[in-house]
Formats: sequence, C-alpha cells, structure tokens
Amino acid sequence: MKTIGFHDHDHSACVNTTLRKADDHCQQAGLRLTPVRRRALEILLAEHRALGAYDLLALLAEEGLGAQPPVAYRALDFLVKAGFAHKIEALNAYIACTHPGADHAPAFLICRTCKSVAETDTAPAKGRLGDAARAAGFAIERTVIEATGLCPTCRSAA
Amino acid sequence: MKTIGFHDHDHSACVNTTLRKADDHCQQAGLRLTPVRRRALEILLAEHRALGAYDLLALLAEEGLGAQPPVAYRALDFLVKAGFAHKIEALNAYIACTHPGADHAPAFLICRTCKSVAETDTAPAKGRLGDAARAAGFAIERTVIEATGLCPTCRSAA
DNA sequence: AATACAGATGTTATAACATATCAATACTCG
DNA sequence: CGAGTATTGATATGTTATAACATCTGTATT
Repeated sequence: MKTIGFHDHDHSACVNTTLRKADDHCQQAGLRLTPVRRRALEILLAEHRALGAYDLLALLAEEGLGAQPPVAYRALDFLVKAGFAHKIEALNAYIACTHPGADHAPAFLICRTCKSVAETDTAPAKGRLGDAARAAGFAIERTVIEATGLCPTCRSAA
Repeated sequence: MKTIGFHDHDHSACVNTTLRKADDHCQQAGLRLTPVRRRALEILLAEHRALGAYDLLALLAEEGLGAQPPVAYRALDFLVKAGFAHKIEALNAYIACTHPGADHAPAFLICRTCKSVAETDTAPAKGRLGDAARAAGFAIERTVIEATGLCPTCRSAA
C-alpha cells in the first residue's frame, strides 16, 4: 500500500521509464501504441495530474495530433483499457497510472484545492466491499474508490 | 452492513415514511423542504433507481415545477447536502438515500445491465482508505465508493 | 404596516463532457 | 496481392452542469 504523488521526483525519468514499459507491454499484448496514443500517455505522465479530455485534446491539437473530441476520447479509452491510465469519476478527468502492469484495484486521494491526485492500492477495501457484495449476491466487476480532501501541502497552507 | 435495494418491498410505505422523516429533519435543522425539493425527493424515492438530473427535470416539468436545468440541479444539491440523496459518480446520476439521517459513508453496488443501485455501508473500507490517507498525510473529507457489476437477478438471467 | 435582508426561484445562455456515424486509410495475415 | 480488421479523420449531435442576473417570498426588524 504505497502512496505516490505527493512528493517531488524526477519526472522525465519516470515518464521515460513508463513509456518504455508501455511500449513493451503493447508489443507483447499485440496492442498498437500509435503516435496519438503514445503522446497522450506521455502528456498524462508529464502533467502528473488529472486532465480533462478537452485539456488533453488542446495539447494534442497544438502538435497537430488531432483537433476533434473523438481523438482525445479514443486515446483515453485505449489507455484506460490497456491499464496505462485511469478515469477519476469524481472529476470527470483522466490520469496516468502510477504503477502500470500491476494487476490492481486503484484508489485515489484527490486534493480539492491543488487538484493533485495520488494513486494508492486498495485490495483491502475491495475485500470489504466484496463481503457486502457477496452477501447481496452481487458480482463486482469494477470498483471506483476516490477520496476527496486536503493533501499535506494544502493542509499546511491552511 | 445491511444491503438494501435488490429486494421487492412496499414502495409507497417507504416513500411516505422517508418523506415524513425529511420533513421532520428539515423542521429541526431550519431547512426548507420546498415543493420542488420535496417533490424531487419523492420522485427519487419512488423511482428507487439512479436518475439523471435531466430525467428528474423532465418529471418535474410535467408537473409545472420548473423547466430549466438549474431547477433540477438546485433541488439535487439541496437533497445531497441535506443527506437525503447521493450522487453516483460513475453514472452521473442521483439516487435517494436509503437510510437518511444516519451519519454514514455510503458505498454503492451498481448493476450494469438493469441499472439498479443498492446502497451499503462501508465504514470498514473507509477505515482502510483512511490508513493509506494517514500514511500520506492526506485529510479525507468525502469518499466515493462504487462497485459496478451484476446484480443477483441479472446474474441469473445471464 | 413599511423596510430590509436572506434564501429560493425563474430564465437565458453557455460551458464542459461525451458519443454516434460514416468515410478514408493503414496494418496484418492468409 | 486481397480480404478483413483496427485506426484515424471529420461532422454533427447528445448529455451533463453551471454562470449570471432578475425576481419573488418569507421573516425579522423598525
């Protein structure tokens, strides 16, 4: 249960490492990390925060990689399905996965003032929710676990 | 941890009971359960499923209780803030609370085929998520916990 | 009763998020 | 190569949500 996202770190390194991992994964899985998709992932990784589909679209458009909403949504759908990004439902926004490849049920800590988002692991929570689901005869396929509040930095500022 | 929502029951009774509770609560808290707000709550309770703001608006409009989006969103905001309804982030829809008044951190089981939604309690999950948050120095103010999958009925049908 | 205030509502317009559809192109596998 | 599938390009539209401002209503105060 490691929490990432509220600390400084070397972005360019983590971006490049993750991009290479994505390349490998797609290679092996027979998926195509096309220019738009790859650049979309690179942008999400570099921004290191939740971006709206239209925010991403604006950045892609600057580079001539597509100017219409479907371009952004298709790229995001691909990245989410491939496990390279997640949708933050509470924000209607998208963020790069901080530990792709791992088979995980992510949870998010969302700061309401600086909008930073940290991804944490929540297998235990899913287990508990799973108990409730089993009792009800409900078969869980996907979970959304998001906490809104104040990050350490914004807490100090307040 | 009782799960409600996947069983038949007497709607009109539970609607009326809950409406009366809402009347009382507003009385005591100095809130105004105005006609639009009360009718909105009644509709959510009677439908017993997640309604989009525009679905609710259409029903309200039929009765001359307002025809513009802000009417629905204001009523929903009031109900959510007062604890009589919840927003289901994964659906961008709203549902009446099944145990209002209780100080609770709700979780939802959402059937992807029949769209039914069951509310369950999740203090344990919040506790776990709370551990992760404490470790990160994050102060949780609100949690969104939603599971999508198949309800018992739709599982049998499949 | 008149005044002033806060909360609620009416109304218009627009912002923000997301998808349907169909044509064109590119990749890939027999 | 040629058939079939995946991806992209482009236009239009659908869906969800809020900004902004005018008006009304109830309550408290004078």
